[in-house]
Parts: sequence; C-alpha cells; structure tokens
Amino acid sequence: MDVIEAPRPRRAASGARERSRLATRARLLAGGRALLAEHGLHGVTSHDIARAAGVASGTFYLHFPDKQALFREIVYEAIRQLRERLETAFESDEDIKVAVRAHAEALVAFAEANADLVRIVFGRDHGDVEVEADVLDYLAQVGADVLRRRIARGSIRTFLEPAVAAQALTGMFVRVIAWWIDDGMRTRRDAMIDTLVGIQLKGIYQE
Amino acid sequence: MDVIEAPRPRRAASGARERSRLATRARLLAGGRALLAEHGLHGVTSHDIARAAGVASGTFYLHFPDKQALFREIVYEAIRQLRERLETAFESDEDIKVAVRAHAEALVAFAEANADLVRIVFGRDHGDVEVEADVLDYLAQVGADVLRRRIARGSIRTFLEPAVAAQALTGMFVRVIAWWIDDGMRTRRDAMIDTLVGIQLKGIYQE
Amino acid sequence: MDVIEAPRPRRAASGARERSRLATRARLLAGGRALLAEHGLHGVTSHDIARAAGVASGTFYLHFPDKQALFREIVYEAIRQLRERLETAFESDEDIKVAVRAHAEALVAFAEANADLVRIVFGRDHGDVEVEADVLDYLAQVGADVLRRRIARGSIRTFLEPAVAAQALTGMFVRVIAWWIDDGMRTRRDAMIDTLVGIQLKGIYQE
Amino acid sequence: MDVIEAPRPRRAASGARERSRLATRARLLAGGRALLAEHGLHGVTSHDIARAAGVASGTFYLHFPDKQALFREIVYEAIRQLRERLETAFESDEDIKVAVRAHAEALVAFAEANADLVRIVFGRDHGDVEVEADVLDYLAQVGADVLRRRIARGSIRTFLEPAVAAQALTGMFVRVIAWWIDDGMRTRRDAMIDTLVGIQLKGIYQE
DNA sequence: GATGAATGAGGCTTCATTCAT
DNA sequence: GATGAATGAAGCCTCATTCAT
Repeated sequence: MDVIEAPRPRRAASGARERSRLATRARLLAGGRALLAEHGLHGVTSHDIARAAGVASGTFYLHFPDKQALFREIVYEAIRQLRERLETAFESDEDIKVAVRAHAEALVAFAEANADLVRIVFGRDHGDVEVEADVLDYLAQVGADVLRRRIARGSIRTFLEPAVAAQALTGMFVRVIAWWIDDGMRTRRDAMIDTLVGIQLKGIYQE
Repeated sequence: MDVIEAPRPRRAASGARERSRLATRARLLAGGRALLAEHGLHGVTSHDIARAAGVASGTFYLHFPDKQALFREIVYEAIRQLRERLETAFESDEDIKVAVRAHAEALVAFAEANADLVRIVFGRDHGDVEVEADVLDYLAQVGADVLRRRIARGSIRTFLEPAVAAQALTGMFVRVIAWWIDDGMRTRRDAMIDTLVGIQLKGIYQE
Repeated sequence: MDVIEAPRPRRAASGARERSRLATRARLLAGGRALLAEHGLHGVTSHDIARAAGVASGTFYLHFPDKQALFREIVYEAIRQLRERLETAFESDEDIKVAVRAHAEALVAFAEANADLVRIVFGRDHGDVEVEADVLDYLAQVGADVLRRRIARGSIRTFLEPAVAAQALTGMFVRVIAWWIDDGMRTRRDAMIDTLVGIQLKGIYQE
Repeated sequence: MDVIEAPRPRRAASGARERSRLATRARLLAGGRALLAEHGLHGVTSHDIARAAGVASGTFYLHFPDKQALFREIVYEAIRQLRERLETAFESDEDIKVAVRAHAEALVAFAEANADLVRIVFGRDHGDVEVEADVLDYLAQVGADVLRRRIARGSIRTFLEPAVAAQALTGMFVRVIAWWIDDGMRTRRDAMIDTLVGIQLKGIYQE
C-alpha cells in the first residue's frame, strides 16, 4: 500500500528540455500501456515499448530503471485513480443503498473508460508477483476500510469476519470487471450493476 | 472447459517398462508441483523440474511436449478434483443452507490439503494466460451450473444476472482462498466459512 | 594464493560423454588462450571464444560461469605450472649461483614455450583486477619463500627488507619477460639470462 | 615516448572566456583522476567523470575527444612530472651512492604525494594497452638513459645487457611502488628505500 | 526410455558519443 | 561554451528444446 500511495516527487524545473523529457516519458508510458494491455508483462520487451514510443531502446532506461518499474508506474497510477473515484462515490451519500450503487457505477465507469488499464491491473498474467500482491492488498484494504466504517455505524452483519469479507468483495469486483472487459462488455451494464449491488446489499450490508 | 475435462487417453500396455515410465512421469509432476507452487511458472525452468524429479533434462520432453503442458496437467488435474468435490458436497443435501456450507467446507478442506496446488491454480503470477482463463472460466461455469439449477428450483433471487453472479462467486472464492493460503491460514477456519456461507446465503440465495 | 593453489576437483566418471565434454571444455580453453593473448580480456567476447572453439555461444556457459572464470582458469593454470618449474629449478642445486641461473633459465624457457600465456599472465591490459593481484601476490609470495629459505641459510644480505625484495624480484622478472616476449624475443637469451642472474646474485644474494 | 613528451600546444587567448574553459577542463581532469584511481579505466564512465566535475555529460567532449584522451593526459602528465623529479634527483650528485638514494627518495616522495596517480599509472587494470606500453617504455627509456650515462663513465658492471637491466629496473620500481601504495604504505619508508638502493648499488652499479 | 551436452534465438542493459537547444 | 536527452551498437547471459549416444 505504501508503494502505491507514495506520490513520486517531481523535480521543479520545467523548461523546454524538461517538457520534451516528460513528453518522451509519457510516450513510453502510453506505448507501454497499450502493449502491456495486449500482451502482458512477459509478452512485451523493453525494445517493443521503446519502438512503440518512437524512441531508441536505450532511451527507455533513461526514464525507467527497468521494465517492471514502468509496469508498476502504470498499475499504481491506475489503482490510485480508481481508489479515489471509488471512495468519492461511496462517500457521496449516507444512504447505504445509494452509496453502494454509486460505488458500483464508478467501478464500471472506470472500467469502461480504461479498458486497457483494467486488462493490465486486474488481468490475468500479471507477471509481477509483487505488483499483483500490492494491487490486491491495496484493494482489499480499501474494502476493509469501508467495512470498518460501516461496522462503526452498526450497519454490518455481525457474522461476517471483516478481513474475509474484504477479500471476498475484492475478489468479486476484480473478477467481474475483468470478465466483463474481456468479454467485450457484452452483458448489459445495468444488469451487471444491479447484480453487484444486490449481492453487496443483501450479502454484506443489512439491506 | 473442454481442455480441462478432456481426460488424456492412456496407452493400455502396462508391463514393467510402462510402470517405470509412469513412475518417471509422476516424479516430474510431483517435482513440478512443488517448484511451481513456490516460484511460479516463470520462476522455474524445465531443468529445475527435471532435477527435482531426479531425471535428465531431456527426459522431461519424453513425457511432456513442453513446459506448459506439464503446468496445465497439474492445474487441470487439480481443478478436476476440486470440481468433483465441490459438486459432490453441494449435491449432498437438498437444504440450500446445508449445501452451501458443505460446499464451503469442501473448498476449504481442499485448500488445506493442497496448499501448493492452490498457490499454483489460484495464485498470482500464473504465467500462462490461457491456463488462467481456462481455470476461471471453468470455475465460473461450475458456479453458473449451480445457479441455473437453483433458478430452476425457484430458489434464486430474480434481480441477479446469473452470468455476473457466477463470476462474482468465482472471484470471491478464488480470492478468499488464495489470500487465506498465502496468509498462512491464520484466520480461523470457522469464521472464514461462516463468512463465505453468509454472503452466499444472503447475497445470492433467498436465505 | 589460495585461489591459485586450489586444484579443482574433477568428477570421476569418464565415459564417452565425459570425454566429449572435456574436449569441448579444452577447445574453449585453447580458443580463449589464443584470443586473450592477442586481444586481452576486454577485447574478446564470450561469443568470440565460443566461435573459436567451434561451439554455440550458449555452450560457453555450460563450462564456465562467465568470461572471467575461463580467464582465471587459464591464468591460474599457467601460474601453477610456472611456479612448479621455478621451484624445481631453484631447488636443483645447493650452490646459489647454479640455483639462480637454473631459475632464470626455467623462467625464460617457460616464456619461450608459452609466449601466449605470458602475454596473458604478465601482459598489459590484464583487465581483471583481482586476477592481476592474485598473480603478482602469488609470484611475490614464491619469491618471498625463496628469500626466507636463504635467510635461514645465512646467504642473504641483511640490509634487505624481504617483503620489498620479493616485490622487486617479482617486478623485475615480470617486466623483463613481458618485454622480451613483446619485443619478439630479439635480445639474446644468454645476455638476458646473464643480466637477470647477475642482478640477483650481486643485488640480492652475497654473490 | 613521443606521445608522452609532446607538450600540447595551448591557444594563446586568455580572456575570461578562456579562463572559464580551462577551469572546466581542470575540473574534469581532477574528477577523472580521483575516479580513475579508485575504479580503473573500465570502472568509470564519461558520465561519472562529468558528474564528478559538476558539468553536463556533453561538456566532456568539448574538452577531450574521448575517454582515453583524458586518461592519457592524466597519465602522461604524471609521468612527465615523475621523470623530471627522478632525473633532477639523480643528477643532483656525482657520487653514485648519493644519486641512487636521492633517486629512490624522489620516487617514494612522489608516490606518497600522488597516491592516486600511482594507482592509475602503475596500477593494475590499466585498461589501456597503449598507455601501459607508453608508460613502461618511457620509464625503461629513462632507466636506459641513466645506465648509458653511467656506462660512459665506466661505472656499470659489464655483464649487464643495458636494455635488459633497464627493464629490470623499471619493473622493480613500478612493482615495489604499486605494492607499497596498495598496501597502504605500511612498510617503513626507510627500509624500503634502503632495499631499493641496496639492490641497485650492488646489483646494477659497482657499489 | 534415458541421458545430458549442445544449440541459438532472444531479452536486458550499458555507455560512449552526438546534437538540438 | 554548456547542456542533457537521445542514440543504438554491443555484450552478457538464460533457457526451452533437440539429438546423438
């Protein structure tokens, strides 16, 4: 979680040099995102990414110490964004029904808008054990936070072990979203959201 | 699913020669299982597996066309076993409460007895995109079958989209079990099972 | 010194397989020796050596963990041989005059017969700091041993600091031999030996 | 020898611009000297040197055509200085005993005051074949000059081949000094000088 | 059937050097 | 003159797979 939260400090300087540098870096990230979404970490070489970004292979290493570093930056950035949106949605209303629905809506909206990121972050063949662990731990942590808050407000079923429930929620979201994206988003949004909301309200919260 | 179900045809002949051959094959599978559980597909070489099995590296290829074939055989065999136990447990009682609990018990018991397989099958860094897809699809399919049967018996909430619910269940089980194993099985069995059962009964079935 | 002395233990087995393996290893050593003598450690790649040995590039790594390992094996083997001959020569006679001359003769004979090894071992651009240190320390050690023995016999000038004298002798031999080989062995053997002997007898020993 | 002697022609102009330029150049030389002494030619990159000098990496190439050029300039400058001091010391007295001792004193004093240069110039892992050759040839040449002069004065033993003796002297000095510096200058100066002087006087000169 | 030495394509990474600003 | 991002050739090493014995 620490790793994910940690916002990398940016050097101040922002002349034309620095702008160009950041543009190259951005191109590497963009190229990496596209390739990684399609082929997974093991299916992509640092040369591939450099080529996709239109730079020489050595340039890659001016911006990232190795392939995993770029991979992690993409994943962590996506996770940070997702978390922010999920939390905002969840806190948008006191009514648990409304909050849970908003949360599910935000999740699906994020997935729709960032299908490639979802494939990388939630996808199969993550390829980086630590990253996968970080991502799932982080998401479970977010889930556990939510549950803890609700427990404090007396709105959670007592037979649930919070740590287990948080993992269950994480698994449910990750799996459903990954499946939906992989499946070409053919299942109706509404039906999917209704199902996610229903399972949560009935299964986790006291309706 | 096809791939997983397909039972490999066995040559009939069973002389001393054949027995020795099968013993070698079994040693490769056992060695592979141990190594793959610990290091993941990418962390293990065909040489490693041969060495662990006490055979020469070329011998590996007399028994498996490539490294993935052995990996898949291990995974698919585990999944077949798991599915059989889960179905048996689930069908053991008409009462949905009893059935769901038996199902969860079977799942946890399997995980306890086959921690290394769980790490390979449900674990992170699967390393083989197709295998991961096969496994999850297969498990979701099993879940969908169950749901369909219950729908036929009128015991499922109508707001649930079966395909989505099946994915959600799969994700929940896979994640919770993988976490439990990785975490050293520190959370109490009972509490975990209660939580898994509770979420299902309330969230998926009409209690 | 330890490193150099250490005789690598050889596996016993010596079937056709093992013989072929050793032949390949020998070809790599021979090819490496020729190339290293000509271009130095930094001027030769592992591919070059493999090509010179007529094997694939990966084969190199079946026999040596890396380029330096082969380099060291060549150097240490040469040094071991040289030391043996020098000691034998030096101990061949009680008369210091005869012993010193025999020693010088042995040194020059070794250099003549192993010009390529001399270029590698004593040569410039050793390229491997540790190897260079090992070699010089080892030779100085051998020199110090000799001096110590002579001191015990009362045949050494008292104003000499043994450690310094040993280094001086080592430097003298290494430099003269390297120069002679590099120079195409144009200076007359006899004159060179006379000079080496003379400096030692007058400068180090009590004539 | 030519290369070493050749004094680089300096542009005349000496405005503020030129002074700043020379300062940058000096910083590169100083930074290079420190780094090269510690890590050897192969252990230092042009970026390292630029960073140590506090300039951009491209700046390096405004002052030196390549990495070796800087290396050589450092080495040759050191050698020129050393030679000057050695010659001055040696010519400071007609008495050969006094001259040889002064020579040895100058050598040791130079080494003490320029340990980093000694490590670069006499050290192992020179890394540049031609530079090493230049340095040793040059030093041997200096030694040969001295011997020639003494021969002319009739003060040299006749059985010595001058070319060989010069190499022997060079090797002796280089080795002893490099060892002394590397060893942390633990051996007493006096004892070392006595030994160097003694070997020369007895071994090379007619006492 | 088993062996294990050999293969060689392929990936990662470094770094001397260039050049637009 | 100084800058520093970019270049890309080159080297090291791994490992899935083959095949002669």
